[in-house]
Amino acid sequence: MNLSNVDCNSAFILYADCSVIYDGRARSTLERGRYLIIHKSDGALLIHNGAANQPVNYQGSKAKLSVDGDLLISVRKKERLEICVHEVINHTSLTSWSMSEIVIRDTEHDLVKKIEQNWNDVIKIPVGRIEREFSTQYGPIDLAGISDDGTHVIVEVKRGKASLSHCSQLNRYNEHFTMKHIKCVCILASPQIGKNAHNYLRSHGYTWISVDFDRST
Amino acid sequence: MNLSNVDCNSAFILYADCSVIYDGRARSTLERGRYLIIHKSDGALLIHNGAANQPVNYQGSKAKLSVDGDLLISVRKKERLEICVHEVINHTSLTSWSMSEIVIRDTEHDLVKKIEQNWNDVIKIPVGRIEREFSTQYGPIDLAGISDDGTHVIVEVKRGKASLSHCSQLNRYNEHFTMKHIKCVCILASPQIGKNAHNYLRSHGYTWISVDFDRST
DNA sequence: ATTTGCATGTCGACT
DNA sequence: AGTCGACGTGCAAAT
Repeated sequence: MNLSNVDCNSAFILYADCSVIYDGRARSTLERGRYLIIHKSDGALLIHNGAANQPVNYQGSKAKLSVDGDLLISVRKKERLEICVHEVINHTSLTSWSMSEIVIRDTEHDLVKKIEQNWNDVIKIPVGRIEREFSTQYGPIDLAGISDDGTHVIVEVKRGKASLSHCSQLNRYNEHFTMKHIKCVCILASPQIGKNAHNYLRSHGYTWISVDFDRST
Repeated sequence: MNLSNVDCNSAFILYADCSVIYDGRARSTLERGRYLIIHKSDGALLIHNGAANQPVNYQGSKAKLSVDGDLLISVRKKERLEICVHEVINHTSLTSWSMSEIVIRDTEHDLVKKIEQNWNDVIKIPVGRIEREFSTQYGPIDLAGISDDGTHVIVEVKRGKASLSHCSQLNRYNEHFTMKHIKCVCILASPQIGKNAHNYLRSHGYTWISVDFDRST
């Protein structure tokens, strides 16, 4: 049982005694041992050790796989990954592998819609109209309420716990309005927020509003 | 061939016709099809479809796996994942699975050390002393050179291409010094930088310096 | 146990 | 191809 049975264009898994070297965005070596190698028909290549979620080595889709003696070589743009296979313990070809994706609910987008529809209850600042994905020089803002006097109430929404980097994002948006001499109220809305993040908001005069999904159904 | 052979405490892969539901940080369903199920002895569970790098569904380590009829159930804190297995196509137990991690070089940390050691050549602003992981209210700065007159030359280092969010990070650090009325020169050092990011830096009076690893060896 | 920021992040959407 | 932000991000290190 060796690599001559491997079809580089189709999907398979290989449980093998092997070692790996990688050169690309960084450089790495993986010492010899038993690892699970997964190859998908789109070129994606994953090398898993026996713990944790993440692969120890990998190549993204559109990588090209080839066999050279006891070497499996995967090349993608400027990235090169070489697996030296000492012994194949299991080699299974995966036929009719489904490409389906999960259908997901309770996303950030859902939360944005919920806030938009319950603006007065949640934000508590009446506005003339509400825009989603409000465009600025520094990227789109999730929600912007525009009152008749021109004041913009901008809301950045996070589906999980908000942290400092999300506050910075809000700050960037605020700069956009400061630059244009437009009055602007900044709000971060999320189910949770980190302590430092909350302090940052307060020190800048921004507001955090607690929001969450309806988890009943 | 059914789930009665499955050992919930050890590592195995299962290629199966199945469907998945998840409830936890969000909620999702995965329609029936053939997927690759990977279970590791630390409890990690991965469900891969036939494309791309990421699993369609997963549970992190320390999840507890159990079998109930044709259901594989993985529970972790407030997260629950159920796989309804219609048919097992392949079931392989993975013995002596290595836990080794990759040894990596050319990380951000390496780049920080290189800049520190070649400060005058790279940064070109002489300083009295250099501190790594310079602590501020808004997080630690990769490198801070402190000149005798008190001016701080702060350097945020990125190992890849710098983008807007990294500039915001630099801006946050700058606010720390502005607040304390300390003169401060802000530098972003990276092998590459995005166009918008570069514009942002310029408009704030910050500087980008191109740095890279020695890729000779 | 919680918080923070890095990552060979990956991935999708848009220019 | 490049840029940007979301993610059930995962993950380790610091607090």
